[in-house]
Amino acid sequence: MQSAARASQVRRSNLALVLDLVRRHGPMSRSAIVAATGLTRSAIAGLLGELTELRLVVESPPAPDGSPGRPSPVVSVDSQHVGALAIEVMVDEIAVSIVSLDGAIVTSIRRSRPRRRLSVRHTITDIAALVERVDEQRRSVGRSGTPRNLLGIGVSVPGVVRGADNIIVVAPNLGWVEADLAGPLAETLGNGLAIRIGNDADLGAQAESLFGAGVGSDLMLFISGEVGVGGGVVIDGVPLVGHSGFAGEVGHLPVNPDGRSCRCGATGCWETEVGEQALLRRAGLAEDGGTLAVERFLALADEGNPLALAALNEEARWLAVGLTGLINVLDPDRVVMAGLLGRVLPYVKPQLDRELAIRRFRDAQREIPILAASLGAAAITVGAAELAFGALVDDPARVMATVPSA
Amino acid sequence: MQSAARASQVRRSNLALVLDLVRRHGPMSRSAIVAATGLTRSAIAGLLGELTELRLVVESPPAPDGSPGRPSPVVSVDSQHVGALAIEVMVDEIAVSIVSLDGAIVTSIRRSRPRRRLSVRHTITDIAALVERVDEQRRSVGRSGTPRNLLGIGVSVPGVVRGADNIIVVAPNLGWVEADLAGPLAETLGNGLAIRIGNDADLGAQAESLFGAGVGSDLMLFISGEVGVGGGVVIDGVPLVGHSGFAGEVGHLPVNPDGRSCRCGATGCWETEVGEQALLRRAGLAEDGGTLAVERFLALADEGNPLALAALNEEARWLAVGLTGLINVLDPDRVVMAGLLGRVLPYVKPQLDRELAIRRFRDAQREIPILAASLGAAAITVGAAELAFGALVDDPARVMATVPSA
DNA sequence: GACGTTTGTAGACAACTATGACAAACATCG
DNA sequence: CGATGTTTGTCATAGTTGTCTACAAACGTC
Repeated sequence: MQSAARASQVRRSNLALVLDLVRRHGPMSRSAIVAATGLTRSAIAGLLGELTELRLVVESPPAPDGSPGRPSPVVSVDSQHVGALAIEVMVDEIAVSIVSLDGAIVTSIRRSRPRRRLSVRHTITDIAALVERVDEQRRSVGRSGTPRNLLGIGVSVPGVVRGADNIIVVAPNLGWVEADLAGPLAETLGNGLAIRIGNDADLGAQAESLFGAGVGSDLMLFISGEVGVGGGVVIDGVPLVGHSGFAGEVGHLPVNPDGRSCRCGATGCWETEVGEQALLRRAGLAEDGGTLAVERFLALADEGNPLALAALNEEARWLAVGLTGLINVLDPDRVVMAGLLGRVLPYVKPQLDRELAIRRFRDAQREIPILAASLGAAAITVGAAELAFGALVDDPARVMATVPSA
Repeated sequence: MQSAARASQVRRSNLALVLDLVRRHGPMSRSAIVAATGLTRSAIAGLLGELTELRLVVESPPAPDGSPGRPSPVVSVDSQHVGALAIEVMVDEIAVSIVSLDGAIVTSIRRSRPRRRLSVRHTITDIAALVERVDEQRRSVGRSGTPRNLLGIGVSVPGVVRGADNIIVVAPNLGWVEADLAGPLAETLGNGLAIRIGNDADLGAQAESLFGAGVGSDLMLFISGEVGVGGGVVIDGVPLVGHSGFAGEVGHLPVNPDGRSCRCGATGCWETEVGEQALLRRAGLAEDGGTLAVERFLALADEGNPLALAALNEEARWLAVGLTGLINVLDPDRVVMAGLLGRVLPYVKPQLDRELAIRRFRDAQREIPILAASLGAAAITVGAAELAFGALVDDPARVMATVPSA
C-alpha cells in the first residue's frame, strides 16, 4: 500500500521533483521549472534555495535571450559537491569510476583480470585496489572537476540480484550462486559508504532512460546483448523491479522448443538464439572468441561476407520472435538495444521491421521505434552510480544531512 | 513526469488512500485504519468525516470484542449511495449489471444473442434494451440494496482497446476493427454517464487483484483462458496499461515457431497451444464445440479418459513454456489463472510445477504460487465497474461534487 | 466501583504552498 | 535616450493540512 501523505512529505516530494527534473532535463531556467512543475514562483524560490544550500544545484546569472521581460537565472546540477562510486564487475574486467550528480563520469579505471581470479574473494581484493587508486586521484590536488563527497557505492553485476538483501542469486558467467558481495566489500573498503548491487542490464536501462535513448519514454523496453542477453523495463522513469528484483530477464524467454539447451538448464532460450555465441557460431567463427571474434564478425559483415550476412538474417528472425512477445506483453513506446545487439541493429533493422510487421497483429499502423542505445559502455557506469543517487533523488534533505560539509 | 505536490493534494491523496483501503480490506475499525495508514487519530477522524459526508463510507456503532479500551466504530463502504453500470460484451452473450461501490453485483441481466447480431450497431441496440430493463429494476420500489446514483459505465470487450480514445482496435472474435463503441453508445443511452471500455482480461485481472486471488499481491500475473488467451499485470494494485493500453496480450507470445498459424497472422502463438481449441482438438473433440464441448472434456478428464489426459499433458507442457517466459520477464509474486485455464489448473498443476522447476533457472527455492481465480465470472463484471469507480478512488471529493444528492 | 487501557475530540501548533503587491531586469518603441 | 510593457524574483500574509497534547468517553479487570 502506498503510504499516507503528510504535510512535510510535500516538501520532500517537491524537493525531489525539482532535483529530478533538473537532472533529467539538464540546465534550465528558473521560470522553466515553474512552468514544468506548475508550482508558484515563490514555492520554486524556496525549493531552489534549499537545494542550493544543500549544494545539489547551482544558479548561474541569467543569459538574456532576446525575449522581453526579466531574464531568469539558469539552474544546473552541482557536479562539484557530491558524487558516487560506480563499480562494474564484468567477466574479463573490473572498472571503478566516480560519477558526479549530473551523470558525468569524472574518473574511471579499468583493469582486465584472468579467468582464475573470478571468485568473490578475488573480486573484492581487486575492487579494493582500484578503489584505492581512484580515491588517490580524487584527493589529489589540481583535479577540480571531482566531487568532494561520495554518497554511496553502486555495483553492477552480470547476474540476477535479489533486491531485498543485495544478494547475487546467480551470475552464470562468473560462476557465482547466492553470493554476498556487498557485505564483505563494505568491510574491506571500510569507508562506511552504503553499497547497492544491481543487474547490469537493469542499470543500463535506467541510465538510458535518464540520459540516453530513453529520455521522454513512458514505457521503455531495454535489451542488452553482451555475452548473455539481459533486459530492463522502465515505466515513467521508474525501473520495473518485480517481486524479488528479478524482472527483465528476457534472455531466458523460451522461443524455440527445439533449440539448443541453455546454460540455465532450459531449452531454446532467446539468449541461445540471438546471443553473441549464436551469432558467432552461425558465421562460422569460434563461439568463445570473445570481443576479438565479435569485431572480426562485424568486419566480415561490412565486407558483405555471405556467411556473416546469413547469420545476421537468422539473428533478425529470432530477434523478431522474442521482440514480438515482449512487445505484446509490455506495449512499450520504444525498444532500446545495447551492447552487441545495438551494434548489429543497423544490419538487421530492415528485416527486423518486416518480420515485426508480419508478427504483430494489431495497430500495425504505429511502428514501435527500435533504437540503438546512445550511451554505449557508459550506460552501465552511470546506471550503477544511480543506485547510490537513488536515495538522494528520493529524499534530498535527509541524505544531505549525512554529508559532512553540507 | 509526476506532478508537483500541493497542500490540497495531500488531502486528496489521503482521502483516496482511506477509501481504497476500506474498499480493499472490507469493513474495518477506525483504529485499524489509523494503524494501517500511519496517520493520527485526528487526521483519520477528519478524513472519515468527509468520506461519510460524501456518503462513500458509513460508520457502524462499535462491537465490543473483549479487548480492553474503548471500542472503535466499524467503517464500511456505503453500498447504498453510488454504483456503476457494468456492461459485458461477449461473443454469444451480453450482460448488463449494477455494481455497488463495495464490489457487490446488485442486479445483473444476461441475454444470449445469435451470431448474426455481432455488429457494433446491433450490439448497441441490444445493450440499450438491457440497460432500460436494469434501470427499471433499479428505480422500482422495494429494492433497497440498490445504489441511488450511477457514477459511470464500464464496458468489457474481448479485444484490444486503445486507452487514449476508447477505441476497440481489434476484437477478433467479434470481427471488429477500429470500432468506436463508446461514442454511439453514449448517444443512444443519452444519460450523460461517462463510458470507458476495457479489455476483458485486464478487467478480470484488476477485479481479482482488488477482491479475489490477487489481494495482497505486489505483482500479479493474471491469465485468462476463454476462447482466446488474454492476460493482465497488476503492480501494487495498479494495472499495467502500457504505452497505448495494450499491455498484457500474453495470448500472442510466440512459443512454438513450428506451431499452427494463429488468427493474428503469426505462427505458434501461446494461444494456439494452450487455448480452448487446442485442448479440444488434442482430446479428439470438435474444436468449435464451445461451452458444451468444454464441459464434455472436463467430464472425460474426470473419468480418466486417456485421450483427455494426454491433452492435459500437452497443455501443461505449453503452459509451462509460456509461463516461464512471463515469469522471467515480470517476476510476479503469484500467477492467477481464470476461465478455462482456471478450471484445468487442478489437473495440470503437478506437471506444470515440475516443468517450471526445470525451466526456471534461478531462485528455484521459492515456488511461485499458481492459483485459480476466485471470483469466477463475476471478475469481469466487477472489473468493468471498476473502470467507472477509478476516477472516484483517484479523487473522491471531485467526483462526488458532480453527484446530485451528495 | 476504582483502575488501567484504548479510543474519539478539540484546540494550539508547525509546515507548506498560494496569493498579491512590489521591485528588478529585460525588449521595444517613439 | 527615456517611457512603456513584459517577465521575473522577493516578501509578507493568508489558508490548508496534519501533528501534538490534553482531556473525556468507553471498555475490561480486579
